[in-house]
Amino acid sequence: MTRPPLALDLVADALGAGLRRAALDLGWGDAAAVPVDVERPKDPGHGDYATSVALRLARPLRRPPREIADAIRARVETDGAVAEIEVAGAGFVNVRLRPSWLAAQVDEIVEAGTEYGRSDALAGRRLQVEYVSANPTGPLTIANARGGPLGDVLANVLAFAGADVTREYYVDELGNQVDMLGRSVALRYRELAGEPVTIAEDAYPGEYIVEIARRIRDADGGRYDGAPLEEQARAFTPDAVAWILEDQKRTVAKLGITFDEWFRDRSLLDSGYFADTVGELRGRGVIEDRDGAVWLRSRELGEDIDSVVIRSNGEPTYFGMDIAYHRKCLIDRGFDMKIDIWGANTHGHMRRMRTAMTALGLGEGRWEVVLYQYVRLVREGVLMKMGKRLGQVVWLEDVLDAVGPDAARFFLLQRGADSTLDFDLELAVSQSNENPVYYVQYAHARIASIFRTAAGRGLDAGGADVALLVAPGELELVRACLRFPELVREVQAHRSVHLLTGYA
RNA sequence: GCCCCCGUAGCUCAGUGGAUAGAGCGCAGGCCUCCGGAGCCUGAAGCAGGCGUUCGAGUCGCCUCGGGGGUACCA
Repeated sequence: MTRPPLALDLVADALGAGLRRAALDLGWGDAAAVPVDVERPKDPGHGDYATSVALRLARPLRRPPREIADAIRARVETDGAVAEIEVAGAGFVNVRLRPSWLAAQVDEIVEAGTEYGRSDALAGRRLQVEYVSANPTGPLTIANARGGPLGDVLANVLAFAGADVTREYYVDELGNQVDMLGRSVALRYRELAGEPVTIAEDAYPGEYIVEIARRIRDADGGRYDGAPLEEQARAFTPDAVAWILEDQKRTVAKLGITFDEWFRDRSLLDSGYFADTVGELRGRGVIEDRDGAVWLRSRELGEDIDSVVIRSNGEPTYFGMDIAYHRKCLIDRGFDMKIDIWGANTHGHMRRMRTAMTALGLGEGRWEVVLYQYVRLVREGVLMKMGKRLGQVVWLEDVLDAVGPDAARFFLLQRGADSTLDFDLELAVSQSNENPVYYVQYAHARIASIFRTAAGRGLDAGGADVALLVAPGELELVRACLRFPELVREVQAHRSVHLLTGYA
């Protein structure tokens, strides 16, 4: 299917051609090589699109910007989409689209349907978006929910540009946190046997731990009674992790998210890939053995301190595993690029990872992180402090049951990843104009109603005479539609998925 | 101490170095027997502060102030 070019590109092409002709006629030489960046002026009085290229060229050409702008304007062909060109202000070249061309776009948009905005800009590219990736130590919380819609929608948008996208969840089932999960379950297992236990301060406190312990107990009939805690913990961990993963899968599904791959970090260890990666780093001369541990010589690579890759007890660190995991994705699994959606608390880890990736020659262009700031919950107008330590945990599933997946996704996508997001529970369920979700849903309902009414009168989009669309309001609506593919491109370029909710 | 994010209208937030900084809500005033009054129009109101870079700064750099988060042989 051939897709009609974007208005933005038509304008850029027309202006670029004008610039090249001017450069040729007037002997500007290299000036023709500069890209003509086109933007939508803030003030609609300045036309549909504008370029400031003349202002930029003023210095190298040593001519007044308006003279340059005039020279370009005189050489731009005004046909098709471009109706008129004017030079304004300090030397802006403003472009107005032809109303009849605008009206004709309605046919293109109707023809494209839900494919409108799709492109093949990223065709042939294999991308992985990794998101959520919460530890399998408990159900998902509102805190680790934000990466869900961010990653899922980014994946959607990249796929919309033709990329082959894999949605991935990294399951970190090794290390101290999961060990603690096993011990926490073991303690509850003992408690259910009627043993007097004191729940360790750093144990996981949630009710789900008790439930897991009960299930295990029901299944094994108390076979591990009397065994040492560490043995119980080891025995219970796989079941506990499996139970939690199922819970997490169910919860993300409620959020409308399915992953292509749940990658278990254990596989990196079992296959020897982790050891292989450390060998690779060693071969590149960035590894040092010290105090019985294996270190990445981060300091020589620009960091403040070195970082441990293998602890002195022989176990890999999370950092070390993540290096191996990223190498696995980019070298062995064949992804052209890996995009990680990570929470703000990982920024230290991200820095160390960047150093490690650079050492492996997997830096710029191969790996990228979208770091998102925290989610805070607002309940009855009051900000809640959250944290497992505080015992103030808000489970994502409870929020989803309360507000529904659409509102949850929309709310989590309303802010740029860089901004802290305050999630107002009452607002999300309120049926008022103050609730953006409700407002958008209402607009959708009204539009659907228009189509129902039209159908009732025997009308559909086929055979419409778009030449009748001449009123300013009608053309404004077409312009708003033309904005969509531009927005999609912008989101693809800057990973700024929150712009979509604003547009809606 | 060092590092990261943020500070824009009364509120919640947009704003790829460009022209007179936008949206929604709220507020004030007006309108509306045709698609859902959960509507439409108009209006008041703002870049935390300072110094730089630039033809041009909300945007880039430095400093100050304020808020949030990091800174383990945790993950």
